[in-house]
Amino acid sequence: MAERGRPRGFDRDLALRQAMLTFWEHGYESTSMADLTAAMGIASASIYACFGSKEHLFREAVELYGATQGAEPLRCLEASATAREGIARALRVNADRFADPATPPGCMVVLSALTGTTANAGLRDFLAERRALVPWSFRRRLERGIEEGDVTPGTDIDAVAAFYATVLQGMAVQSRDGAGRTRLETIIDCALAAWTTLTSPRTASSATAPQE
Amino acid sequence: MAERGRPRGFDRDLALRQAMLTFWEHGYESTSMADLTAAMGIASASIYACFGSKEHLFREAVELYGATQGAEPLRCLEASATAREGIARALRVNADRFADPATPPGCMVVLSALTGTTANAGLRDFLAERRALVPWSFRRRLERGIEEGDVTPGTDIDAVAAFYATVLQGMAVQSRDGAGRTRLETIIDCALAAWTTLTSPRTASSATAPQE
DNA sequence: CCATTTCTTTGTCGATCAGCAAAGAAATAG
DNA sequence: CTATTTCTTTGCTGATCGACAAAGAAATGG
Repeated sequence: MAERGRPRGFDRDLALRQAMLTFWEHGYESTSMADLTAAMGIASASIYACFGSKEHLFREAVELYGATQGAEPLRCLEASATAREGIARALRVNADRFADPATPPGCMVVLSALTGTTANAGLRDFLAERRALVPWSFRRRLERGIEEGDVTPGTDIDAVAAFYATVLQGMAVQSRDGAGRTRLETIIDCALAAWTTLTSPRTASSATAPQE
Repeated sequence: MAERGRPRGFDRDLALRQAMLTFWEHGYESTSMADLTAAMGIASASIYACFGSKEHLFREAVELYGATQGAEPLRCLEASATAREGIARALRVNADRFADPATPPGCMVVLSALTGTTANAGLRDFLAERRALVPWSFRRRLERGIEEGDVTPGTDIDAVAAFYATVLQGMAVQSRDGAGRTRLETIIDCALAAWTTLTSPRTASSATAPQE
């Protein structure tokens, strides 16, 4: 059996990983085909033959990012005994990844296409959908926490999920601005300081809004 | 006296404002000179004669953004009676601006150049410095709060300032993902729910870290 | 061996990029 | 009026953009 024709002269997975790192570092639109050929070590024609287009390559790179960087935080979220510990661990694992000197700082899904030309609006929507998975998974974990008794019923879980997702996105920006692991950990500690209040019977808005 | 030579045929302030809106919407690198000539209503040669270069124009646009969008939050921060109210109001005013349908969503300083080519690293540093002013002003307000007695002495004001700045940056991303004013308000409420704990005698890290 | 298939190399495509030179237009100074 | 100054319009520059066509190279099938 085997493969017909001339075999591929490069490692597809490795080349994709190099492309991911380049997109992660410079963003989608600011990464040129010349950048990619240099990073991947192959000619542009090989990229088109193997990945279809720059946009196709980017989408595959995002999926690789999700599979490699996103899996562990999600696992922690689900495996932890309580919703609080799950979200806390997910944030801390992400902090480790964001500040890992072996990879570009921050989160690729957050940083690589927040702005751009109207021609690439579809790509930005694609990334926005990926970003929406975070508060969605947080929310689901909180629901489970209510069922299992570690989260107070009546908690505004939509608000809590959106809040911690927002902190995570802010951490991605902080990483780009030079924040290291310990700095991000401190920020997470601050965010977790809200937990008890947020999961008390009264909702977050009714508890704080009247004061100002 | 008056001016010598042919007078300028366009309103410089208005043209700059149009440029600001375009950069704000699409980011620095993704805004082409063609986009700018269309938005500003003048030819590229006029832009170069009046603003020097695309980068110069962008820097001026950022300063206009700071003067128009950044002044009010800063004023609220300083004018409020307590540090808590000051930071809360600064966040809420920013939420209003981020979600204002009359301007692009989110914060120009956060969104317009988080990634890019190595050639524009200087511009990104410029924006990073502007971003650093936010936690810096929060920190100064917290210091004043300690002096005036509305913030508990011993509070880790660096951590608290970094935390609320991070939430603000996350809100900028949330705006891009479609979050409206009320959604942002809810997130602010959640962030403020941490205040009492964060300004209690024990530091944030010592209060929460041992639990996980 | 030869035919077929698949990948790589080389070269190049038209479009667009930021930027500017030169000429024309509109004001003031004398 | 003419001379000078300044801005606008027009048209262009070399570089770079993403993308691909054509030819050469390396494998399998028969």
